[in-house]
Amino acid sequence: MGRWEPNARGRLEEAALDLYIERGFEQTTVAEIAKRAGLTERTFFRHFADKREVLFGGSGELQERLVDAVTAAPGAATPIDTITAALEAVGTLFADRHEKSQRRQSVISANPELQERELIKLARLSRALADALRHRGVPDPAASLAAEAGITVFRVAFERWIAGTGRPDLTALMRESLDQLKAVTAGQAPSLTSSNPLG
Amino acid sequence: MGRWEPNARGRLEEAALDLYIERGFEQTTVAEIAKRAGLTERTFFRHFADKREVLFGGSGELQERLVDAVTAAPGAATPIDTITAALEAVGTLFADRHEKSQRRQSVISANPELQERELIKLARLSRALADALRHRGVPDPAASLAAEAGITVFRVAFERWIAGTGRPDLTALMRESLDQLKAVTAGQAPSLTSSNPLG
DNA sequence: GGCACTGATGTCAGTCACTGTCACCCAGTA
DNA sequence: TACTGGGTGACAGTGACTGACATCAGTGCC
Repeated sequence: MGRWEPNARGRLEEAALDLYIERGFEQTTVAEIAKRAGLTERTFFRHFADKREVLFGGSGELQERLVDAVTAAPGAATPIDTITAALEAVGTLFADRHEKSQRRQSVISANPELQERELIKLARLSRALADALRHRGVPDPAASLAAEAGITVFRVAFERWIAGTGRPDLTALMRESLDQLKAVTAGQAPSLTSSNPLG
Repeated sequence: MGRWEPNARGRLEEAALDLYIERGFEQTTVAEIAKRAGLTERTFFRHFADKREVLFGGSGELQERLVDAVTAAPGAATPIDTITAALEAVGTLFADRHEKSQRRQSVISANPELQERELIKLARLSRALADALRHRGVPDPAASLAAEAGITVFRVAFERWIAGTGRPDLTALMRESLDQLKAVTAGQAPSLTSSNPLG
């Protein structure tokens, strides 16, 4: 046994999410989070750069998986095929976290400050993807645009996955969104033929 | 004549940009900005919601122009054509502000907090564009994806416009980026045939 | 066993972004 | 003249975040 209770970081993450849901993000102080986790405010800031970051600890893993998949794609694959492979690779990452993702997203949706943090995380994902594509020899601006397209598809599909009940299939939603994006940029008039929960 | 020097808001914007460039964003206090503008800290926060917002006063005008252009597009235009028309409509908005845009962007590029704010402004632009498309009868997710595509094109082109010297043509850069995005999503292998300042 | 050394945590004082409240003063208007 | 409204100043907070130093169990080394 260590000198302190183990997993201080995890306890802080859990306490923060619970309190953000109970009272709202702005109405929760860092001192309260630390107290619920059995720690001090100072220790919170040793584990997380700021009050928002405690909700975004998982973004590193997502980025790693995406970049690895881009690197592992066949050399002959086009940029959009490479991005597609990367999306497939992370489709299962959230499979058993649907409820927690919904809780977390409900907090983010209620707070512009948290949305800002989420957006910059996605932007960093996009940059990492673009870097990986450039490393494969894809020139700019094709690399940036393909990466942006991939993140857009991920985000649109993720929103629909969160909005769904039961256990929706994130991978299938990403495939649908990608097809829709291809259709839109090809200049097609929009259709309602694909499944669309909002009608 | 009024009771005070006129244009308090504009003086605060100018003082803030100057100080952010001179000392950096984090090293500048709101009290310093207010003092340089001949006002008090409290008055700064009556004009701007926070220390970052003072750099983003112009985003409202941009959004208005984009949405108006979408609304004014011919009824038969496809979503991507509508977005193209909107981008054309704002191409001239920055024509005579190249140097100031560069100064402002240099500050934003140096500060993640400011990048967060910029990203959420762009996200709001995207949402407004999507709303305008839906108002024209474009269903989801085509409306969201077309709007995202448009904002991506704007951002990529704007970055290149900022990086350029002399008086680069923002409209031309947007046309190029749009063509590249179409090519990428159509699955084409990337080419180097279009002008590309980064080689 | 003793001892230095490490690393996660606690304690405390401090800065600064941001807010609520009230007073002030000039403008327009009846 | 009286009255009202809006932009401002003054001032006292709250809370996020930081720097510096103390504490003390574990670890390895003699």
